[in-house]
Amino acid sequence: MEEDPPLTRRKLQARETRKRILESALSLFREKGFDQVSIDEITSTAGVSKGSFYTYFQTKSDIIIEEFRLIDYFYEKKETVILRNPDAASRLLAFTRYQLDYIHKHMGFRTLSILYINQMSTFYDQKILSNRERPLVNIVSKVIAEGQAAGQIRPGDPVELAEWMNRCMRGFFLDWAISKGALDIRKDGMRFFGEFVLSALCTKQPHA
Amino acid sequence: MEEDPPLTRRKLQARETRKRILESALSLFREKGFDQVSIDEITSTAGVSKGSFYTYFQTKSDIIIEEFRLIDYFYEKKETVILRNPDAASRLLAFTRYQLDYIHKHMGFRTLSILYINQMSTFYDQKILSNRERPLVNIVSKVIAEGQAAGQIRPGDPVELAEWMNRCMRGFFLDWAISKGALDIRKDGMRFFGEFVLSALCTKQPHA
DNA sequence: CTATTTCATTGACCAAAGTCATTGAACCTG
DNA sequence: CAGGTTCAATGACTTTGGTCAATGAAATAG
Repeated sequence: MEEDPPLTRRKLQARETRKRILESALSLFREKGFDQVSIDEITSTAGVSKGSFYTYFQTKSDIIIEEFRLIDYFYEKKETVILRNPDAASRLLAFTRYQLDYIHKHMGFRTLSILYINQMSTFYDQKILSNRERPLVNIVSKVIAEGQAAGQIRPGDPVELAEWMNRCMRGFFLDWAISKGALDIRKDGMRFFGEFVLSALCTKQPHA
Repeated sequence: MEEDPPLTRRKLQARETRKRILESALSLFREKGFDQVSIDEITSTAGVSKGSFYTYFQTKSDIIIEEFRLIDYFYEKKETVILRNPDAASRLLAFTRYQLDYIHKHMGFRTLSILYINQMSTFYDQKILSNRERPLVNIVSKVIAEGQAAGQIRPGDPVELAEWMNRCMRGFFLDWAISKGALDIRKDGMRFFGEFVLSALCTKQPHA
């Protein structure tokens, strides 16, 4: 996975510079909010020039992307707990609850907005969302595949079904971001998933 | 609906100014693309000052919002054709096909991106999307309600179900925007809707 | 050890979004 | 119609994101 790094003094210095920019930025964002922090402020706090910022990041919101990647570790960590549930439906419900809790606790709608805006604007993709390699897709498609074997989930390519499910949730997150957090991410999110999305996946309707 | 307008000469002049800005902007966007047009260019083409732009619009993308509203007329116009279909499922499929065709033909993913970005950024809402008064919701919830009466659609508040359905499609549009149009909006969109979203609405599973 | 190349770093510079005090014509009021 | 008020319109100004030619220390070659 990791390339062997010929760590010259220069490379070490570069890594350090990048780290200082990242940490100054995150600290300032937490303190004053994304929009209230300019790139000049970030770089002067970090003690580097403005040009250096652009050596390591394409744009201010790339910093947010960096943070966002952490959610994937969280998913991986939760996999075993999720699999402790007896059937596919309750596993997917558990997965979604963890997801909503994490986003509620560690991100907020403003961060999510920045993420989506970044992904729609940037052309040098960084395909963060909708990347089939993510745990988000792996875990869900695994649960779906097992559920199909047990006759609990409708037939179809598990990876495609996982993407469709996640896509629906992205629709919810988008609505949440547009509503400026007026939706209750956990309550409304669980209701949308449990009452609606899940029934597109299960062979037996919970309703009816 | 309409307030009686005391059309003084001043108001007429103001309306004219606004219209000139709008038309210059749209014409320039079509010619060169949204990102390639500056506000200075818009106002100098319109023959007004920069300050005037901000009298009538909050930001450049507000112009796009203005255009976007037209889709609601389109929906209204298509209502009767949609209702000619025999059952709820085929009505919703027809609705979605019209929607995808319209967006394919008249908008494109770049415009949609601008719309979503605008809606996530602006705070003086303009709740364009997820507004329960839109034909988008009216037509769909009407079809759903009738479908429920005929036993074709699962029980539940028709307006809520309509919002959930539209939310899923917004998830698709978001994915489409993020993929920079790599998804085939009509083929992939119909497949996602017909194979997945619709089965969350129907009492009888098309699959299984 | 010297010459040459690489590349992280710099900050002046540019472009464009967005602000706001000022202006004066149009509007109201008595 | 005179005096006062409103408000559309202005454009100079500020802010900020983003660029890029120049620099020089570190790496490498000879």
